[in-house]
Amino acid sequence: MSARAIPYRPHNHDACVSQALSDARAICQRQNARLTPIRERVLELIWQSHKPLGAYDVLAELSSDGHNAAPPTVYRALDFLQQHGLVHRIASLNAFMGCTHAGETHTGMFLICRACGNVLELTAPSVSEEVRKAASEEGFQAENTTLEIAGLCPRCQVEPDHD
Amino acid sequence: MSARAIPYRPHNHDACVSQALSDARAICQRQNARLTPIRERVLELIWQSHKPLGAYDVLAELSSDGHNAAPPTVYRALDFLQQHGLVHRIASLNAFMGCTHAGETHTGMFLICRACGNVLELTAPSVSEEVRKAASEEGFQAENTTLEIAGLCPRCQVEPDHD
DNA sequence: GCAGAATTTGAAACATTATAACATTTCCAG
DNA sequence: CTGGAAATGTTATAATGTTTCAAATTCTGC
Repeated sequence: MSARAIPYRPHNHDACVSQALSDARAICQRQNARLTPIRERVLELIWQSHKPLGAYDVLAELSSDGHNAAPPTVYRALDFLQQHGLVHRIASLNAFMGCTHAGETHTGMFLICRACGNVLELTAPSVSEEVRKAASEEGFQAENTTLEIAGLCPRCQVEPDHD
Repeated sequence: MSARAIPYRPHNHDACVSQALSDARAICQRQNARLTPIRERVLELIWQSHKPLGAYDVLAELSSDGHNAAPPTVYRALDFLQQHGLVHRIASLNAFMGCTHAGETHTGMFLICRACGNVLELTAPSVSEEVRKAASEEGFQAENTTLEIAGLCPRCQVEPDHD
Protein backbone atom coordinates (compact mmCIF):
# COMPACT_ATOMS: atom_id res chain seq x y z
CA MET A 1 0.00 0.00 0.00
CA SER A 2 1.08 3.56 -0.51
CA ALA A 3 -0.78 5.69 2.06
CA ARG A 4 -3.28 4.45 4.55
CA ALA A 5 -6.91 4.84 3.62
CA ILE A 6 -8.97 7.47 5.38
CA PRO A 7 -10.58 5.40 8.12
CA TYR A 8 -7.17 4.13 9.17
CA ARG A 9 -5.54 7.46 9.86
CA PRO A 10 -6.38 10.59 11.80
CA HIS A 11 -8.38 12.98 9.73
CA ASN A 12 -10.80 15.83 10.05
CA HIS A 13 -13.93 13.76 10.10
CA ASP A 14 -16.24 16.76 9.92
CA ALA A 15 -14.94 17.22 6.41
CA CYS A 16 -16.03 13.66 5.55
CA VAL A 17 -19.49 14.41 6.83
CA SER A 18 -20.01 17.73 5.12
CA GLN A 19 -18.63 16.37 1.87
CA ALA A 20 -20.99 13.40 2.09
CA LEU A 21 -23.94 15.67 2.80
CA SER A 22 -23.24 18.08 -0.01
CA ASP A 23 -22.66 15.18 -2.41
CA ALA A 24 -25.97 13.73 -1.29
CA ARG A 25 -27.80 16.97 -1.91
CA ALA A 26 -26.33 17.20 -5.39
CA ILE A 27 -27.16 13.59 -6.22
CA CYS A 28 -30.72 13.86 -5.00
CA GLN A 29 -31.28 17.05 -6.93
CA ARG A 30 -29.97 15.41 -10.09
CA GLN A 31 -32.29 12.45 -9.52
CA ASN A 32 -35.31 14.51 -8.55
CA ALA A 33 -35.33 12.79 -5.19
CA ARG A 34 -36.30 14.54 -2.02
CA LEU A 35 -33.63 14.62 0.62
CA THR A 36 -36.02 15.57 3.40
CA PRO A 37 -34.81 16.71 6.81
CA ILE A 38 -35.25 13.27 8.34
CA ARG A 39 -33.38 11.57 5.55
CA GLU A 40 -30.60 14.08 5.68
CA ARG A 41 -30.34 13.77 9.44
CA VAL A 42 -30.17 9.99 9.21
CA LEU A 43 -27.44 10.25 6.63
CA GLU A 44 -25.53 12.61 8.87
CA LEU A 45 -25.86 10.21 11.81
CA ILE A 46 -24.70 7.30 9.69
CA TRP A 47 -21.68 9.33 8.75
CA GLN A 48 -20.73 10.25 12.28
CA SER A 49 -17.94 7.71 12.07
CA HIS A 50 -16.49 5.10 9.78
CA LYS A 51 -18.14 2.40 11.82
CA PRO A 52 -21.45 1.03 10.64
CA LEU A 53 -24.44 2.02 12.69
CA GLY A 54 -27.42 -0.17 13.49
CA ALA A 55 -30.90 1.02 12.64
CA TYR A 56 -31.78 1.13 16.32
CA ASP A 57 -28.67 3.16 17.07
CA VAL A 58 -29.87 5.69 14.53
CA LEU A 59 -33.25 5.58 16.20
CA ALA A 60 -31.72 6.28 19.60
CA GLU A 61 -29.80 9.25 18.22
CA LEU A 62 -32.95 10.63 16.68
CA SER A 63 -34.67 10.28 20.03
CA SER A 64 -31.92 12.16 21.80
CA ASP A 65 -32.46 14.87 19.16
CA GLY A 66 -35.90 15.17 20.65
CA HIS A 67 -37.38 13.61 17.56
CA ASN A 68 -39.88 10.99 18.64
CA ALA A 69 -39.34 8.44 15.91
CA ALA A 70 -40.48 4.87 15.51
CA PRO A 71 -38.56 2.11 13.72
CA PRO A 72 -40.30 2.52 10.37
CA THR A 73 -39.11 6.10 10.19
CA VAL A 74 -35.52 4.97 10.33
CA TYR A 75 -35.94 2.00 8.03
CA ARG A 76 -37.72 4.13 5.49
CA ALA A 77 -35.00 6.74 5.53
CA LEU A 78 -32.36 4.03 5.23
CA ASP A 79 -34.23 2.43 2.33
CA PHE A 80 -34.33 5.73 0.57
CA LEU A 81 -30.66 6.36 1.14
CA GLN A 82 -29.74 2.89 -0.07
CA GLN A 83 -31.91 3.25 -3.14
CA HIS A 84 -30.04 6.38 -4.09
CA GLY A 85 -26.66 4.86 -3.39
CA LEU A 86 -25.91 7.01 -0.36
CA VAL A 87 -25.57 4.28 2.24
CA HIS A 88 -24.78 0.59 2.21
CA ARG A 89 -26.16 -2.13 4.39
CA ILE A 90 -23.53 -4.45 5.81
CA ALA A 91 -25.32 -7.79 5.94
CA SER A 92 -22.85 -9.50 8.23
CA LEU A 93 -23.34 -6.78 10.84
CA ASN A 94 -26.96 -5.78 10.32
CA ALA A 95 -25.71 -2.23 10.13
CA PHE A 96 -25.41 0.69 7.79
CA MET A 97 -22.60 2.93 6.65
CA GLY A 98 -22.16 5.90 4.41
CA CYS A 99 -21.20 5.17 0.84
CA THR A 100 -17.83 6.63 -0.05
CA HIS A 101 -18.43 6.24 -3.76
CA ALA A 102 -21.83 7.88 -4.02
CA GLY A 103 -22.71 8.83 -7.54
CA GLU A 104 -20.29 6.40 -9.16
CA THR A 105 -21.62 3.01 -10.21
CA HIS A 106 -19.64 0.52 -8.23
CA THR A 107 -19.67 -2.80 -6.47
CA GLY A 108 -18.70 -2.22 -2.91
CA MET A 109 -16.25 -4.43 -1.10
CA PHE A 110 -16.03 -3.85 2.61
CA LEU A 111 -13.05 -4.40 4.85
CA ILE A 112 -14.41 -4.76 8.36
CA CYS A 113 -11.94 -4.58 11.23
CA ARG A 114 -12.97 -6.93 14.00
CA ALA A 115 -10.89 -5.00 16.53
CA CYS A 116 -11.80 -1.34 16.04
CA GLY A 117 -14.98 -1.78 14.02
CA ASN A 118 -14.01 0.63 11.27
CA VAL A 119 -15.00 -0.30 7.76
CA LEU A 120 -13.30 0.68 4.55
CA GLU A 121 -15.26 0.56 1.34
CA LEU A 122 -13.28 -0.34 -1.73
CA THR A 123 -14.02 -0.59 -5.39
CA ALA A 124 -12.08 -3.48 -6.82
CA PRO A 125 -12.86 -3.98 -10.49
CA SER A 126 -10.59 -7.01 -10.70
CA VAL A 127 -12.58 -8.68 -7.93
CA SER A 128 -15.93 -7.81 -9.49
CA GLU A 129 -14.71 -9.14 -12.78
CA GLU A 130 -13.62 -12.46 -11.28
CA VAL A 131 -16.93 -12.73 -9.47
CA ARG A 132 -18.91 -12.07 -12.59
CA LYS A 133 -16.81 -14.59 -14.47
CA ALA A 134 -17.15 -17.30 -11.83
CA ALA A 135 -20.91 -16.77 -11.77
CA SER A 136 -21.34 -16.85 -15.52
CA GLU A 137 -19.32 -20.05 -15.74
CA GLU A 138 -22.27 -21.60 -13.90
CA GLY A 139 -24.73 -19.89 -16.17
CA PHE A 140 -25.70 -17.62 -13.30
CA GLN A 141 -26.67 -14.05 -14.04
CA ALA A 142 -25.30 -11.95 -11.20
CA GLU A 143 -27.26 -8.89 -10.20
CA ASN A 144 -26.09 -7.95 -6.78
CA THR A 145 -22.95 -8.77 -4.85
CA THR A 146 -22.43 -8.82 -1.12
CA LEU A 147 -18.73 -8.84 -0.39
CA GLU A 148 -17.65 -8.29 3.17
CA ILE A 149 -14.23 -9.14 4.53
CA ALA A 150 -13.64 -9.40 8.25
CA GLY A 151 -10.13 -9.14 9.57
CA LEU A 152 -7.64 -6.71 11.04
CA CYS A 153 -7.03 -3.23 9.75
CA PRO A 154 -3.46 -1.94 9.52
CA ARG A 155 -3.66 -0.02 12.78
CA CYS A 156 -5.09 -2.91 14.77
CA GLN A 157 -2.45 -5.30 13.52
CA VAL A 158 -0.03 -3.20 15.57
CA GLU A 159 -1.89 -1.72 18.51
CA PRO A 160 -5.22 -3.35 19.05
CA ASP A 161 -8.36 -1.72 20.27
CA HIS A 162 -7.83 2.00 19.72
CA ASP A 163 -10.75 4.40 19.01
CA MET B 1 -20.49 -23.60 -18.66
CA SER B 2 -20.24 -27.28 -19.41
CA ALA B 3 -22.92 -29.07 -17.36
CA ARG B 4 -25.33 -27.46 -15.02
CA ALA B 5 -24.45 -27.62 -11.36
CA ILE B 6 -26.41 -29.93 -9.10
CA PRO B 7 -28.99 -27.53 -7.70
CA TYR B 8 -29.89 -26.47 -11.23
CA ARG B 9 -30.85 -29.85 -12.60
CA PRO B 10 -33.04 -32.75 -11.54
CA HIS B 11 -31.19 -35.13 -9.31
CA ASN B 12 -31.76 -37.73 -6.70
CA HIS B 13 -31.66 -35.44 -3.75
CA ASP B 14 -31.75 -38.24 -1.22
CA ALA B 15 -28.28 -39.08 -2.41
CA CYS B 16 -27.13 -35.52 -1.58
CA VAL B 17 -28.51 -35.90 1.90
CA SER B 18 -27.08 -39.29 2.70
CA GLN B 19 -23.73 -38.30 1.27
CA ALA B 20 -23.73 -35.16 3.40
CA LEU B 21 -24.64 -37.12 6.49
CA SER B 22 -22.03 -39.78 6.03
CA ASP B 23 -19.40 -37.14 5.28
CA ALA B 24 -20.45 -35.34 8.43
CA ARG B 25 -20.11 -38.48 10.52
CA ALA B 26 -16.64 -39.10 9.15
CA ILE B 27 -15.54 -35.50 9.71
CA CYS B 28 -16.82 -35.40 13.26
CA GLN B 29 -15.17 -38.69 14.08
CA ARG B 30 -11.86 -37.41 12.74
CA GLN B 31 -12.22 -34.24 14.81
CA ASN B 32 -13.41 -35.99 17.93
CA ALA B 33 -16.59 -33.99 17.78
CA ARG B 34 -19.90 -35.42 18.80
CA LEU B 35 -22.52 -35.48 16.10
CA THR B 36 -25.40 -36.01 18.49
CA PRO B 37 -28.89 -36.97 17.33
CA ILE B 38 -30.13 -33.39 17.48
CA ARG B 39 -27.17 -32.08 15.53
CA GLU B 40 -27.49 -34.78 12.95
CA ARG B 41 -31.20 -34.19 12.61
CA VAL B 42 -30.66 -30.47 12.16
CA LEU B 43 -28.06 -31.14 9.50
CA GLU B 44 -30.48 -33.47 7.74
CA LEU B 45 -33.20 -30.82 7.84
CA ILE B 46 -30.86 -28.19 6.49
CA TRP B 47 -30.04 -30.51 3.64
CA GLN B 48 -33.63 -31.23 2.72
CA SER B 49 -33.18 -28.95 -0.27
CA HIS B 50 -30.68 -26.65 -1.87
CA LYS B 51 -32.50 -23.67 -0.47
CA PRO B 52 -31.24 -22.14 2.73
CA LEU B 53 -33.41 -22.74 5.76
CA GLY B 54 -34.06 -20.25 8.54
CA ALA B 55 -33.35 -21.24 12.12
CA TYR B 56 -37.04 -21.01 12.94
CA ASP B 57 -37.90 -23.20 9.98
CA VAL B 58 -35.60 -25.83 11.42
CA LEU B 59 -37.30 -25.30 14.74
CA ALA B 60 -40.71 -25.86 13.21
CA GLU B 61 -39.57 -29.08 11.57
CA LEU B 62 -38.18 -30.32 14.84
CA SER B 63 -41.52 -29.56 16.46
CA SER B 64 -43.39 -31.53 13.84
CA ASP B 65 -40.98 -34.37 14.65
CA GLY B 66 -42.55 -34.26 18.07
CA HIS B 67 -39.38 -32.83 19.50
CA ASN B 68 -40.31 -29.92 21.68
CA ALA B 69 -37.35 -27.67 21.01
CA ALA B 70 -36.68 -24.04 21.86
CA PRO B 71 -34.61 -21.59 19.80
CA PRO B 72 -31.34 -22.15 21.67
CA THR B 73 -31.43 -25.81 20.76
CA VAL B 74 -31.42 -24.97 17.10
CA TYR B 75 -28.91 -22.17 17.31
CA ARG B 76 -26.54 -24.33 19.29
CA ALA B 77 -26.77 -27.13 16.79
CA LEU B 78 -26.22 -24.68 13.96
CA ASP B 79 -23.22 -23.17 15.73
CA PHE B 80 -21.73 -26.60 16.12
CA LEU B 81 -22.33 -27.46 12.50
CA GLN B 82 -20.83 -24.19 11.34
CA GLN B 83 -17.81 -24.63 13.58
CA HIS B 84 -17.10 -27.95 11.97
CA GLY B 85 -17.64 -26.67 8.48
CA LEU B 86 -20.83 -28.60 7.84
CA VAL B 87 -23.18 -25.71 7.24
CA HIS B 88 -22.85 -22.10 6.15
CA ARG B 89 -24.81 -19.13 7.28
CA ILE B 90 -26.01 -16.92 4.44
CA ALA B 91 -25.85 -13.46 5.94
CA SER B 92 -27.98 -11.77 3.33
CA LEU B 93 -30.81 -14.22 4.01
CA ASN B 94 -30.39 -14.96 7.71
CA ALA B 95 -30.50 -18.59 6.76
CA PHE B 96 -28.41 -21.71 6.71
CA MET B 97 -27.46 -24.25 4.11
CA GLY B 98 -25.44 -27.42 3.92
CA CYS B 99 -21.81 -27.05 2.98
CA THR B 100 -21.01 -28.84 -0.25
CA HIS B 101 -17.29 -28.70 0.38
CA ALA B 102 -17.19 -30.05 3.90
CA GLY B 103 -13.78 -31.22 4.88
CA GLU B 104 -11.96 -29.13 2.32
CA THR B 105 -10.65 -25.75 3.38
CA HIS B 106 -12.39 -23.29 1.16
CA THR B 107 -13.85 -19.84 0.91
CA GLY B 108 -17.44 -20.20 -0.08
CA MET B 109 -19.04 -18.09 -2.72
CA PHE B 110 -22.79 -18.36 -2.93
CA LEU B 111 -24.97 -17.88 -5.98
CA ILE B 112 -28.43 -17.13 -4.70
CA CYS B 113 -31.30 -17.29 -7.18
CA ARG B 114 -33.88 -14.65 -6.38
CA ALA B 115 -36.54 -16.54 -8.32
CA CYS B 116 -36.35 -20.14 -7.12
CA GLY B 117 -34.32 -19.62 -3.97
CA ASN B 118 -31.76 -22.31 -4.71
CA VAL B 119 -28.20 -21.57 -3.75
CA LEU B 120 -25.07 -22.93 -5.32
CA GLU B 121 -21.88 -22.91 -3.33
CA LEU B 122 -18.71 -22.42 -5.33
CA THR B 123 -15.07 -22.42 -4.57
CA ALA B 124 -13.41 -19.83 -6.74
CA PRO B 125 -9.70 -19.58 -5.98
CA SER B 126 -9.23 -16.77 -8.47
CA VAL B 127 -11.83 -14.73 -6.66
CA SER B 128 -10.35 -15.44 -3.24
CA GLU B 129 -6.97 -14.49 -4.54
CA GLU B 130 -8.19 -11.17 -5.93
CA VAL B 131 -9.96 -10.47 -2.67
CA ARG B 132 -6.90 -11.21 -0.61
CA LYS B 133 -4.83 -9.03 -2.90
CA ALA B 134 -7.22 -6.09 -2.81
CA ALA B 135 -7.34 -6.30 0.97
CA SER B 136 -3.61 -6.50 1.45
CA GLU B 137 -3.13 -3.49 -0.82
CA GLU B 138 -4.83 -1.57 1.95
CA GLY B 139 -2.73 -3.25 4.59
CA PHE B 140 -5.76 -5.20 5.70
CA GLN B 141 -5.33 -8.73 6.95
CA ALA B 142 -8.34 -10.70 5.74
CA GLU B 143 -9.59 -13.50 7.92
CA ASN B 144 -13.07 -14.24 6.80
CA THR B 145 -14.94 -13.53 3.60
CA THR B 146 -18.66 -13.22 3.06
CA LEU B 147 -19.40 -13.44 -0.63
CA GLU B 148 -23.00 -13.78 -1.70
CA ILE B 149 -24.25 -13.11 -5.19
CA ALA B 150 -27.93 -12.59 -5.83
CA GLY B 151 -29.27 -13.02 -9.32
CA LEU B 152 -30.92 -15.52 -11.63
CA CYS B 153 -29.91 -19.15 -11.96
CA PRO B 154 -29.77 -20.73 -15.41
CA ARG B 155 -33.17 -22.36 -15.08
CA CYS B 156 -34.93 -19.22 -13.92
CA GLN B 157 -33.48 -17.14 -16.72
CA VAL B 158 -35.69 -19.24 -18.99
CA GLU B 159 -38.75 -20.32 -17.06
CA PRO B 160 -39.17 -18.40 -13.86
CA ASP B 161 -40.56 -19.70 -10.64
CA HIS B 162 -40.29 -23.47 -10.84
CA ASP B 163 -39.81 -25.59 -7.70
C1' DG C 1 -53.82 30.18 -5.75
C1' DC C 2 -56.30 25.76 -5.39
C1' DA C 3 -58.28 21.03 -5.65
C1' DG C 4 -56.88 16.54 -5.98
C1' DA C 5 -53.20 13.10 -6.36
C1' DA C 6 -49.01 11.35 -4.79
C1' DT C 7 -45.46 11.15 -1.56
C1' DT C 8 -43.84 11.28 3.01
C1' DT C 9 -44.30 10.80 7.87
C1' DG C 10 -46.65 9.30 12.36
C1' DA C 11 -48.09 5.74 15.27
C1' DA C 12 -49.30 1.24 17.12
C1' DA C 13 -48.90 -3.29 16.81
C1' DC C 14 -46.56 -7.21 15.50
C1' DA C 15 -43.20 -10.55 13.21
C1' DT C 16 -38.72 -12.50 12.89
C1' DT C 17 -34.13 -13.55 14.34
C1' DA C 18 -30.98 -14.32 18.07
C1' DT C 19 -29.06 -14.53 22.86
C1' DA C 20 -28.71 -14.69 28.12
C1' DA C 21 -28.98 -17.18 32.17
C1' DC C 22 -29.47 -20.99 34.80
C1' DA C 23 -31.19 -25.77 35.69
C1' DT C 24 -30.91 -30.55 34.29
C1' DT C 25 -29.30 -34.43 31.92
C1' DT C 26 -25.98 -37.21 29.47
C1' DC C 27 -21.50 -38.76 28.51
C1' DC C 28 -17.04 -40.29 29.35
C1' DA C 29 -12.43 -40.77 31.75
C1' DG C 30 -10.35 -42.53 35.51
C1' DC D 1 -19.38 -46.02 39.61
C1' DT D 2 -18.37 -41.32 40.43
C1' DG D 3 -16.77 -36.52 39.41
C1' DG D 4 -16.30 -33.20 35.92
C1' DA D 5 -17.18 -31.72 31.29
C1' DA D 6 -20.21 -31.36 27.55
C1' DA D 7 -24.77 -31.13 25.83
C1' DT D 8 -29.56 -30.12 26.28
C1' DG D 9 -33.89 -28.14 28.46
C1' DT D 10 -36.41 -24.08 29.84
C1' DT D 11 -37.78 -19.46 30.49
C1' DA D 12 -37.28 -15.08 29.48
C1' DT D 13 -35.72 -11.33 26.85
C1' DA D 14 -32.99 -8.70 23.44
C1' DA D 15 -32.23 -7.10 18.79
C1' DT D 16 -33.74 -6.43 14.19
C1' DG D 17 -37.27 -5.58 10.86
C1' DT D 18 -42.27 -5.21 8.85
C1' DT D 19 -47.39 -4.39 8.32
C1' DT D 20 -51.06 -1.43 8.46
C1' DC D 21 -53.62 2.46 8.43
C1' DA D 22 -54.08 7.39 9.50
C1' DA D 23 -52.41 12.12 9.15
C1' DA D 24 -49.62 15.56 7.19
C1' DT D 25 -46.97 17.46 3.60
C1' DT D 26 -45.62 18.33 -1.10
C1' DC D 27 -46.25 18.35 -5.86
C1' DT D 28 -49.05 18.95 -10.28
C1' DG D 29 -52.38 20.42 -13.48
C1' DC D 30 -55.50 23.80 -13.95
